[in-house]
Amino acid sequence: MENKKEIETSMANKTDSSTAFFPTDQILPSFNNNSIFDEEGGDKGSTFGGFWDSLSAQDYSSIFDLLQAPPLQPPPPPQLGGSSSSMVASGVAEPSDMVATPNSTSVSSSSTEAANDDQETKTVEEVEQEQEKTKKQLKPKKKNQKRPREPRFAFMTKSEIDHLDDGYRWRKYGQKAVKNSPFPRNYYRCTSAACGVKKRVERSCDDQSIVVTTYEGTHTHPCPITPRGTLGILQETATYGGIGGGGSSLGGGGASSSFMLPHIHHYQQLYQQQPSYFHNSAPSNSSVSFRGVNANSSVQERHFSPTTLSSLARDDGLLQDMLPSQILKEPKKE
DNA sequence: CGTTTTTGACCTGCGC
DNA sequence: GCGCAGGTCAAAAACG
Repeated sequence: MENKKEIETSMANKTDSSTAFFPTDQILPSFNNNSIFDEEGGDKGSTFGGFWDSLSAQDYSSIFDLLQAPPLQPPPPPQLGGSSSSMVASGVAEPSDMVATPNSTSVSSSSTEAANDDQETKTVEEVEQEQEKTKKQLKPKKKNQKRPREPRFAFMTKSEIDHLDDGYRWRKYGQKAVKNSPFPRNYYRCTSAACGVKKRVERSCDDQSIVVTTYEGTHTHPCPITPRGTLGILQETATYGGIGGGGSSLGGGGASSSFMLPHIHHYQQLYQQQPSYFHNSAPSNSSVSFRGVNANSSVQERHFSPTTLSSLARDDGLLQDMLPSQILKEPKKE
């Protein structure tokens, strides 16, 4: 057991990391057929079997649903700190892409009822509210275990650091050993009183350099902290969240064991506002890609090449915040 | 002293 | 119905 701590400690000292966003859920029906998230085959032995298993239970919608989320209820906005060196996103996480490719980054948006159908959402909410009432009546002490499914958003991060600093303050409330992984799964909850956002962090047993972070729910408050040396990012966050102020100091808490994830909503904004930025050039070495379904159920897939990202960053400046400098300077080849 | 982390126990859902 | 695994709670410890 001490090995884990040793690993984590040693990892915390490393700086090489890349963030991979990947679909926590099966975004497209067609993906069910051959995506890594296909748990229907019963192959629970996959690297993220349990992880995807839990996620696959969600209603699958695309990242674009999250893109349309209200300003004050954005998807969890990961922020890129300083230490990551490479990043690739592949919207549709395929095992080979995510795990085998060192620099793969996948974004996985799994918005659930809340982001899907309004009618269904209402129904579900009503039912769940009643369920909650019932449970409260039956078990006033142990709360409602079966909570309404919150929108989930998962990130695969190739990082040596477990706890990724996304700008929000999290309090760890649990840790569990993962069945098929030597690495435990950590459970975090947003420290904001009225915010019920949760976050799970686990490390891939297949590739211990990959950290899977799953956000559940949406923050109901602006980013409360000022990430270390990331004022610019914070401003972006504030812009997205509809707030203008910075925030109180994060203090040094956790500075040694966390780094900033890239702003996922930067991708979202880019995709929404600057679709032309996204080219279909998807180099094998390092790329960022999204895949999802828009309102018309048409497949949306975009790949980001380092070159594209670099130029984008120069043009827009957004990616400078969320992309590691190394990526912008030179595409990492491995 | 307030906040966060740790950790064992407990609860629930699901598969067999 | 039983057992397993995931998820959460909450008291104690650690930390700043």
